[in-house]
Amino acid sequence: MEEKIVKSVDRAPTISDVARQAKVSRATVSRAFGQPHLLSREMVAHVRAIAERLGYVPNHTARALSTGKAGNLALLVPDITNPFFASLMRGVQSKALSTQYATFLADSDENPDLEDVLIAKLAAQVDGFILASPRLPKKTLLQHAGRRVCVLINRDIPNFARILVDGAKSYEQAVEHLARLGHRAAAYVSGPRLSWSNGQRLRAVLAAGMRYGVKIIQFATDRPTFEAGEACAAGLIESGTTAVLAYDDLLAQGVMAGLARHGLSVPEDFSVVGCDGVLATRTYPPLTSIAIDCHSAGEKAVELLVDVMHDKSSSGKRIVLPTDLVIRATTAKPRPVGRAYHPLMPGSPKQTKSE
Amino acid sequence: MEEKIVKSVDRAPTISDVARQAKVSRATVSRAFGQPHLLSREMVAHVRAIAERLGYVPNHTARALSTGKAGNLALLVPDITNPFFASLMRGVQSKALSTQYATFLADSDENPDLEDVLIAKLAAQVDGFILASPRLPKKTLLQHAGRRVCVLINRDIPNFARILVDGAKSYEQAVEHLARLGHRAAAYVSGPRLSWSNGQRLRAVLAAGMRYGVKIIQFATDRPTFEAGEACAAGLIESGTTAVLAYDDLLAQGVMAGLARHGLSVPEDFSVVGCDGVLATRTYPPLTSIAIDCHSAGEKAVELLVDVMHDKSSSGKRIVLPTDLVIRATTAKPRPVGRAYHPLMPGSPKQTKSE
DNA sequence: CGGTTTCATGTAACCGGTTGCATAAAGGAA
DNA sequence: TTCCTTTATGCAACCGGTTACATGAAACCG
Repeated sequence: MEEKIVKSVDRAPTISDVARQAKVSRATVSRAFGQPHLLSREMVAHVRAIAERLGYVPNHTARALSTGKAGNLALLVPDITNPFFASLMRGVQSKALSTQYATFLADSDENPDLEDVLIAKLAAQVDGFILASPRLPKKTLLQHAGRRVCVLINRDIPNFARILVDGAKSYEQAVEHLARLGHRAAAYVSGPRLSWSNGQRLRAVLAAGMRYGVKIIQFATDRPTFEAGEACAAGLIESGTTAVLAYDDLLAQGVMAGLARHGLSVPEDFSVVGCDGVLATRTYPPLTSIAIDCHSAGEKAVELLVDVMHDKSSSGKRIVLPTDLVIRATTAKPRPVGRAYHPLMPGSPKQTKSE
Repeated sequence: MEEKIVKSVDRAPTISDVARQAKVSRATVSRAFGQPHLLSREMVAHVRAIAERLGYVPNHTARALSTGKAGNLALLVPDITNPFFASLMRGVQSKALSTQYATFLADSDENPDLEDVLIAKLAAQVDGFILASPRLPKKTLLQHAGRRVCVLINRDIPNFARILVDGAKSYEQAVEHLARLGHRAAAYVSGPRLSWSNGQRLRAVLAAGMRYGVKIIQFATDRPTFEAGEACAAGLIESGTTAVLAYDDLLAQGVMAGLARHGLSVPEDFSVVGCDGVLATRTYPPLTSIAIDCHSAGEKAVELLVDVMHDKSSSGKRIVLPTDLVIRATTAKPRPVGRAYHPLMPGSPKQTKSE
């Protein structure tokens, strides 16, 4: 005579539905999921069985409101189409998933204002932010950090929890590597002006150039994209350099294509070094590149974030990840002097070099 | 004598704080933001002024609980490192932002089980899903669709709202293009077995092959990655074909690198056609590819989703997006018969360059 | 001028969970 | 046996909003 499983078809079952069916209070149902140790073994089993039968799943939103914990985190990247950030995202998601967090992803398109808006919009729904290469001024970041826990990736601000990929040594090794091969002048194709990594890498290259007797010429780019790298080619050819160190793989790939378009081949006419390792095996020839374990960087960022949220004391923690110069096929001896092959005459038209 | 702005420093101000300061009810504050037309002009201004002064921002979570609308949507992709999906994500985000939605991103890593788990986890927090190339069986999708609105991208299931990128015509054109150049045998390097697009593209290629007298050989791949494309090279060389149509740009890029590694050049020795257009200008030579407007596909998906959520009647809507064969530099006449250049003897040992 | 609308605002229930406190039952010590 | 813990569960308030309904005042109308 008892009305068995009255599974309403239209509405998702709530904690009250389960409580009613199980003939217990809502609190008990709640505990069966959240604090099972407070209940007897049989009760937990009983409630869970009924819940399962009804297809009950605790309402995330309600729980968030009641506990004040959103159970979400947000990852902000400047450009999701850059494979570096795509890989990072995967690391973040996999760790977030195993830590019971869901992940918002926001792409700021390298735009600080958009970055600001996105953080504000998301703030109410997340317990913390992972800001990858944020372009916002320190002051603004501090404001946001006041409301929500923030972990930075590749931005070094005191008192912030942060993950830094330290490419300095590898860039120095790369310069040394080029010097040993006989290169005497190399170009650094730089990344975003506001990027901390770019500053670090540039400094390392300049210092190493000094030490190993390699003249360094800097090429500025608008954004670290394939196209920007490609656009550098003509200038590189005229620059008198024989090697290129790029801010990242995407730029390096662009540079290679640009050089090819001008009839130069790598590594015979130019040596090229990238960074991230994320495209290195996807070029022909395979790119000598400074490898970064992006996946692990993402995971570490989540770990750090969880850490800080759990125990404020570890905010301010600074985790440095190593990089690794992997020599592949885009670096070699420069052409013997005097036999250089330059399809583009230095000073040829287009370069309004009104001396 | 009145206690002015008592701004508590520790806690974010709530609707009650504003109500107290403004000496009105909480309902009025709520309306001042949600239904201002129900209040007098002055009241709206008054409440908003106080709110602003206090730094009040409506709590997204609370609103979500109370209204039953999460104000979020989720995008599920099988592989965020594939630039096609990265671009799609950007389209989704930009439209979502202008429609007041925040976006969860989840990467299923081509794994149906993970896809299922992710949907379940996110279901409570979103009003709808955009499932890009879902690999889940129809039955499972129907279950999810019963709980949450789902818009599919590149999966054609009746009664689902869906966006389909119809590449069939372009693939046929591509085959015709190759036939006109003189190719008599071409390979189709396929995408994921469970992918709707792959089925569609394969059928189109086969049909066109028949029509234009081009023999089609199919190459299966595990996943549409650069590496998978690269791995096809040896087989392609032995296959007796002179052209390749790939499922997407990533595979095409891999194929090109693989061919290069075997000493063949594109388009002299092999013609290559990709799809998506997302890497086409990033290869050397630039890839002949079937262009898809990924950004707009993402935007359209959000529009459709909002549409369906607003008015169930438009569920079942089927939006087809066109593609466009863009001929660049990887397709050309095949080498005259008899003068074919095959560095790899068919069936020769793997390059054991001993002695 | 009384009655009916219309408009602006307040009251209180509700969304679906969590949790501090109360209570009852069971176990243990004296 | 009695009293004190300990354990298992219920009660009810609370998280921060939204909204159906009630109320009172002003405007309109014949």
